[in-house]
Amino acid sequence: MRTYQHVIAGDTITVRVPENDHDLDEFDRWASSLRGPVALDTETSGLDIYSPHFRLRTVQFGTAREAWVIHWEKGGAFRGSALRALRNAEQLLIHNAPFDWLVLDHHAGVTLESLAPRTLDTRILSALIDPRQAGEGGTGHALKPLSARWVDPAAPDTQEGLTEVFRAFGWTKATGWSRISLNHPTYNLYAGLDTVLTARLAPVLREELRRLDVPDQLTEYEHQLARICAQMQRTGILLDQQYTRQLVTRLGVEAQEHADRARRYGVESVNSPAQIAEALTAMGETLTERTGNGALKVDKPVLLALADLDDDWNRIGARTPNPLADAVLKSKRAGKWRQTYGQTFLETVDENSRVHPSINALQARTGRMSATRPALQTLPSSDFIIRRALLADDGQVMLSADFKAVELRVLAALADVVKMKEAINAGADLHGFTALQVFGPNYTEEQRDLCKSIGFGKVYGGGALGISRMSGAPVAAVQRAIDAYDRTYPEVRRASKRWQREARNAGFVYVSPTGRRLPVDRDKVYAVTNYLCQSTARDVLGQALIQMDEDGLTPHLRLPIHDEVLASVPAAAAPELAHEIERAMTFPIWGVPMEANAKIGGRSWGSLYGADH
DNA sequence: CCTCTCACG
DNA sequence: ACGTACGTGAGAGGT
Repeated sequence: MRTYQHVIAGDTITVRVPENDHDLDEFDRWASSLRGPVALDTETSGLDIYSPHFRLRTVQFGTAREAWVIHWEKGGAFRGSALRALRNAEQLLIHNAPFDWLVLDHHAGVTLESLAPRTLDTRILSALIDPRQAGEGGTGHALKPLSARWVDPAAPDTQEGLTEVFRAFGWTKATGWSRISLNHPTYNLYAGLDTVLTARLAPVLREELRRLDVPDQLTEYEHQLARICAQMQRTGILLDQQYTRQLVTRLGVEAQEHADRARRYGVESVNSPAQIAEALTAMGETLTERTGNGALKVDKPVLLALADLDDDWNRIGARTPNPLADAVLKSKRAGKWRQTYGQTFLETVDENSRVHPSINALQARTGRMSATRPALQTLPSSDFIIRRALLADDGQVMLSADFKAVELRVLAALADVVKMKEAINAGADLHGFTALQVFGPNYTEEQRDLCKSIGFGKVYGGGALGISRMSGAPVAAVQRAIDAYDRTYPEVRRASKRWQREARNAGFVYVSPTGRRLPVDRDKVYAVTNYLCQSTARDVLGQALIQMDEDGLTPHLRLPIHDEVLASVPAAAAPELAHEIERAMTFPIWGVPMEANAKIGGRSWGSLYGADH
C-alpha cells in the first residue's frame, strides 16, 4: 500500500493507494464499514468519453479525512473492489456528476440509472448558490475555487498541479492525462484529494442552501434534469459520416476559392479584421462603425452592406458590390461551417456513428442549458446543409417540438399583463394582436414584425435604440410604437421597475418563482426582467422534460434547445408521439397556458429546415 | 490570454 | 432622472 498525506483545513488527510490483493482487502473492509455518504471521482485519459481511445484509469472514494485511489486500469481484483464499493455505497457525492456517471456507465458497466438516484452533485449545489460562471463575478463551479472559498483557502489546485507535472515531462494538458504513470505520487495524491474536497464541500454547500432558503425541491428537480440530460448525452445522435466528409471537403474548397479572391486585394487571412479594414480603406471604402476597443468594425452587417447584400444574402441593388467584402463573407462562412460544425462532428463521432454532445443541464446564470463538442444548439438554421448531417435512428424520423413564444408568455404570467393574457387565452396571434392595439385594424406586416421586435426588446430589457438596431426600423418610429405598446401593456413597465427595485433591496439578487437565485450586476439592473423571463422559461422546459421522462419518452429525446426539444421517433408512431410530446409541453404558468408545436421531419434534422427557412 | 467575429435561442 | 437588448460555445488572429 502506498500512502500519501496532505493537510486540509488543519486536518491531516491520508490518501491510500492499494497495490495488491491484501491492500484491496483493506479497502473492501473500509468501503463496507462506511456509514453515510462517500465522495466519488474518476481519473480518465481525457474528456471524450465515447472516443475509441478513451480509458478509465482510476476510481477514487473519499470522506472528509481519508481517500482511496483504486487503479481500475490494472484490471482484475482492482476492478472487482471498485465495483463492489460502487454497488454498496448508499449515497454518492460527486462534483459534476454527469461526467463520472457516463464514464462508469460506458467503461465500467455501472449504469447511470443505478448511480443517479444515489448522487448528490456538488456542482449543482454550487450553481444554485451562485449561478455565475468564473469571470462573471462569482466563484464559478470548478472544484479548486469552490474548495478555496468553502473548505480551505490553501486547498491545492490539483488540476493546475498536474498540468505542471505534465509540462515537466514535456507533455501537454491534452496528452498528460493519458500518459502519466499510474504510480506517479502527485497523480495519486491529487486524485484522492479531489474526493476529500468534494466530501467536505457537500455539507457546507447544503448548509448554505438552507441558509439562503433555496427549496430542497429545486435541488431535487435539478438532479432529475441532470440525469435526463445525461441519458440524452449517452444516447447521442446518429451522424451521416459519408455526407459529412463530402460536406467538409466541399466547404473547404469553397472557403479556399473565396480566400484566393480576397488575397487579390491584399488580405492574407480572411479572419483578420485588421487586414480587412486596411484593404477596404485602401479600396476607397469608408468604415464608420467601431468596436468597443476603438478598432474599425468589419463584422457581418458591415460587410453585407458593402457587398450590397441583405440578411438573406440577396442583392439589394443599392450600390456596386465590393468584391472583397463579398469574398470575405463567403470564405469566412464556409470556413466556420467546415471547422466548427463538420470537422467537430467527425472528430467526436463514436464507433457506432453517433455524436454525444456534453449537455450541461444547469449552465447559464439563468439556469439555461448548453451543449458542447459539438455545440449542437448553435447549428446554422438559415440553411439545412449542416443539420442534414444528423439523422434519426434507423427506421425513425426527426421530430422537433418548440414552445410558442415561451418567454413572452412567461412575461405575461409573471407581470400579470391583462390584455396579453386575454390574447393568449383567446388563441390569438400575439404579435398580430399587439399590432392591432398599437397601429389599429389596418396594420401592415412590417408593423406586426416591429411589434414582434418590441416584444423581444421588452423581454431583453432593451430600449428604442436597441430595438431599432435589431429591427432596422427608424428610432423615432420605434419610440412611437414603444409608447403605444406601454399604453397597451402598462403592467410590463411597472413589473420591470418593481423587479429592479426588489433586486436592489435584496443585495442585487432576484429570486425566481422556482427559488432560483439570479445575481444582478449593479450597473445592469435592467437585465433582471430578462433573467427572470429566461430562467422561468428554462424551468418551463425543465418541467416539460420531466413530464416526458415520466411518460417514458426519454429514449426518444436527443437534445434540448432552450424552447425546443429534438427527438428521434419511429416513423409509424410519429404522429402519436408528436401529440404526446406536445401534451407534455402544455401546462399553465400562473394561469397562462404554455403551448408547443411539434413538427415531424424526415430522416435528417436538415429536413426540418428549408433553404428558404 | 484577450479581442473580434459568428453560430444559436 | 435617464438609458441600457439577454444568454451561450467556438475558432482565429495577435500580443
